[in-house]
Amino acid sequence: MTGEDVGRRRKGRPRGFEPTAALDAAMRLFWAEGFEAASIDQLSRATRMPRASLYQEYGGKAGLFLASVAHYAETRIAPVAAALGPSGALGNDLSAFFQAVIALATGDAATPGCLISCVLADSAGTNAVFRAELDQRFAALEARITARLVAEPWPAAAPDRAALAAMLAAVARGIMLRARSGAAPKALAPVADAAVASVLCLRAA
Amino acid sequence: MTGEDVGRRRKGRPRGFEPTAALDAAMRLFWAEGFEAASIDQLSRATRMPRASLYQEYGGKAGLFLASVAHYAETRIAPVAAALGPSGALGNDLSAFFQAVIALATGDAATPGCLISCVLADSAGTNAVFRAELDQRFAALEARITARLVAEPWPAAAPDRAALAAMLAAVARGIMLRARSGAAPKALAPVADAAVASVLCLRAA
DNA sequence: ATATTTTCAGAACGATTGTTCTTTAACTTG
DNA sequence: CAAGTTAAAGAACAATCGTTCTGAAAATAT
Repeated sequence: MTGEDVGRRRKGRPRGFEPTAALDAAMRLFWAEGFEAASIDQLSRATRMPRASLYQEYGGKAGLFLASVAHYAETRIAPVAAALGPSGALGNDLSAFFQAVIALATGDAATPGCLISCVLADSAGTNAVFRAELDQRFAALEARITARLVAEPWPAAAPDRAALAAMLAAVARGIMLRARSGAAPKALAPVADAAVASVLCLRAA
Repeated sequence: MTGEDVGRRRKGRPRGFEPTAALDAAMRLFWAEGFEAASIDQLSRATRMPRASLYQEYGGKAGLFLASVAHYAETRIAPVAAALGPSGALGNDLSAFFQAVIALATGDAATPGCLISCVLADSAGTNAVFRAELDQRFAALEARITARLVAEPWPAAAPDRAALAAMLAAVARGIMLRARSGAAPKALAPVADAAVASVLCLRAA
């Protein structure tokens, strides 16, 4: 009942590409170019996957894109969300979170902004599957922020925790968008600081 | 020195399309589909412009897209920015602004979100012209919000006015993105309310 | 060894892409 | 009316799109 003999080699010809590296390369290409602009030819070249294998593994361009988004969420977004803690004071945790957001969105000049907020959002306009995926990814981050906020004491007059979390998520996405336009980390840090300050003000009120 | 005889008919065969209506149709198609996914065929059909006229007037797809973005800024974003006033208390003006943002992003189910934040942002990944356009449009809104904020008294400890404006712009864009994922106006209103409340808290501190 | 299985490399597919060109239609001007 | 001018309609363009298919290559199993 082990399912697969992971240590044992498969029977046929071994694949000439490394699956995780291939997915990361596809992710970066989609991130840079957008879903429509990234062609199968480019993807096949960047991932070093033969086209046949690409269709075998992911069923097509849309499947590879969704897999890239999942890979992005696991390897890029999860660490950012992890910065929320709780591992210290609320202000510190939120600052660390936004710092990670800015680093993600500006870290590589070839991939400015966010794959989800800047690329998936575009294709979500008419594609129902992509729209559902976008909705789920957005909701997941908001839930994570909410979880951090409810671990905190709030005055009775403060806005709903979920609303505050959604606002913070909106700021994070606005920062990602601003990075897509070429904004530097130093220009984005004050935006994050203002958001943190305003939330701390509400908690102290 | 009048430039053009506006009342007088042009010399050759009259155009069979209405330029402003055509631009609005192109804008809506780009808004719904994205830049890459909207084809010249679709655009020509939606605008009722013959392809030859489309190339004559706008030089190509990119030119039509940039013209659509300008038309969008004038007809859709300008009224939203106008809601900022100043025409009343800060909280009222900001609420009116966000209400207009939500209405714009959710008003037509065929065009969820924002042409600039959800569509132009995608193509800005690799196209330098589009990226510069995005940067300029973002900066313009932030300047407009800053202008509203500086007309207000603030405590000395409050964040920089420009930073606050950029944060509010980020929230607005985050709301647009959330609308792209299918969020209803009722789900977005609390996000706006939280942003307004947090800024008012800072001013009262 | 042969058989079997899996992948690779690339040709091939029809469809569609953005763009240009050609011909015809519909006007104003002289 | 004829001449001149502008736009419409759509054919034509090479290029590229996403996808499928074919035959050879490289491994294990018997």
